[in-house]
Amino acid sequence: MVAARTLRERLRTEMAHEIKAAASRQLAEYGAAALSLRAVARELGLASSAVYRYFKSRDELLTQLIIDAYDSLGQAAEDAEERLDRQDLFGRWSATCYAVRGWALEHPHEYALIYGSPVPGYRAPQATVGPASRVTSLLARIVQDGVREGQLSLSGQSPADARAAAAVAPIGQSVLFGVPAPLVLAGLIAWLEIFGAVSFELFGQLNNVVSDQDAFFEHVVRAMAALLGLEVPRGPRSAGRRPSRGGARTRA
Amino acid sequence: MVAARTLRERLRTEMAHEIKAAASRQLAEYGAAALSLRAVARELGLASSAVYRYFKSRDELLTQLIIDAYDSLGQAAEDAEERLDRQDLFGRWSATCYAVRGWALEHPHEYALIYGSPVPGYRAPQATVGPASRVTSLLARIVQDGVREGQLSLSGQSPADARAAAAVAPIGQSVLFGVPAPLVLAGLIAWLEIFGAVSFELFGQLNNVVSDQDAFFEHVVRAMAALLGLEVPRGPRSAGRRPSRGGARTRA
DNA sequence: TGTACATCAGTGAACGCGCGTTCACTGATGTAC
DNA sequence: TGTACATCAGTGAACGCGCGTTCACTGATGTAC
Repeated sequence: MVAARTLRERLRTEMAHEIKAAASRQLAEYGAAALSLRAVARELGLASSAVYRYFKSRDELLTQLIIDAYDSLGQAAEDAEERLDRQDLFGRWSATCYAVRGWALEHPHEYALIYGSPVPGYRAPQATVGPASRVTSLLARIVQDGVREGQLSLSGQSPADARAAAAVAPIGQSVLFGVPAPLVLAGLIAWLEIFGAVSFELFGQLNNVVSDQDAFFEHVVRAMAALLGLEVPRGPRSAGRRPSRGGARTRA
Repeated sequence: MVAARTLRERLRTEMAHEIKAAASRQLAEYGAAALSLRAVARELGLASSAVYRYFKSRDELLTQLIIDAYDSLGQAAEDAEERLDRQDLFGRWSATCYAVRGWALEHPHEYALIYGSPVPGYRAPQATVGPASRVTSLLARIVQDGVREGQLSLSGQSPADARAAAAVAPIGQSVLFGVPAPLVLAGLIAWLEIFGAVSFELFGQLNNVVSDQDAFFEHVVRAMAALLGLEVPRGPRSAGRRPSRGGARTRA
């Protein structure tokens, strides 16, 4: 009877997954604002009302998709970062950045869902904040490790003035705890830069500006690593690049 | 008869303006995806069909709003930048950045319309590219002026490797013509950083991260000015700050 | 193992809604003589 | 200045559409004895 009960429950879980998968496909094709319960049901050959057995409302489905997107991105970044030697801070930093961009290029609408303009009429519930911070935490840990092991040189960085240091206290006291204020500020700047670069590339703002997005992004990653005080290797390629399936190939 | 004809035409122009104004108000309240011709007509006490005397379709109205938004932002930035001494590159840079952020905070949905995730199902026509480049051109001119007058010091910047330099050729050969490659790259990084910071602030990504957005943004502006090689004044305040109506007041 | 009952996934019709767009019309404004 | 005609802004009804959500229902799956 345990097995029997699990059968029904397993079917239920599977169906919920299929609904989310179909919704995700719709998201990829038409964007978040156009996500429709009826269209999802149609794609699965269900009555539109059937979806309500699994999700209380369209908003709840959206919330699930947002959580899944954060988790998918977080997982991709963690997988890429994990493979590198803990001592190789530059490699870890680069791998994470490339993983973020790679994931974003593969899942543009999901990226837009979580890092683009907010979906009108939708308010993200508390449940999204955990998954939302996975990438941020990952990047933060690299900086923390660098500080703890004395690898991060702050030379050349002026001490932050008091106002700026105070302004970033929330993050400085959570995931960047123990990191000196100037480095917290540098970390934030680097973080904004990476996501700014990915967003602008994805949203088309770099058309007619940058012709080789791969090369430009690599430059940005290296420049930000330098800004953080990481030791940046000379050569154009390094361990940790091209984490998984990549976009355009670059010359050997 | 010229006067008479102009009367009808003047009314027509006025009405078109009123429609755009109403649409803009809707945009500000509900976002671009929810913009509805019928709602606009309703607000003006018109039959929904009347709007078609002025705009061929919803998309055409959207296009106009996008152009207007770019122009409004461009105008705000130009007005702020214009007031400063041509020699004061840091002041001009800062004023432009603050103007962008100030405008974005005042017009969040219009900012999202032009710098957020693309509106699903809408393709921006050619007519938008001119207005779209006003701010970019403004920032580019500051860099060009700095180069021409020898004010921009590149000291401490490593020469860009060839791939990265080639990657940014499109912008390097247009609005940044005559600027050395390393500075072109630095300019792009600074540009991405500023818009990344504004976007993340607006889209709520800095909640629980930064507590004093004004102070943090000021830091970002100064850091990017330094990255560009601009001479950054010591004091926390400087000419060119708080260009017009600002957000939160800061301590005197 | 067999029967009686409870659970619950999925149905299909219906609700009320707002949307973009078209079209034949009316009446006021503008033009030509 | 006055009349006959042309232009065109705005009307209101209608088109066909898709949406989110509710509800009473059916039948298959699971449970207890």
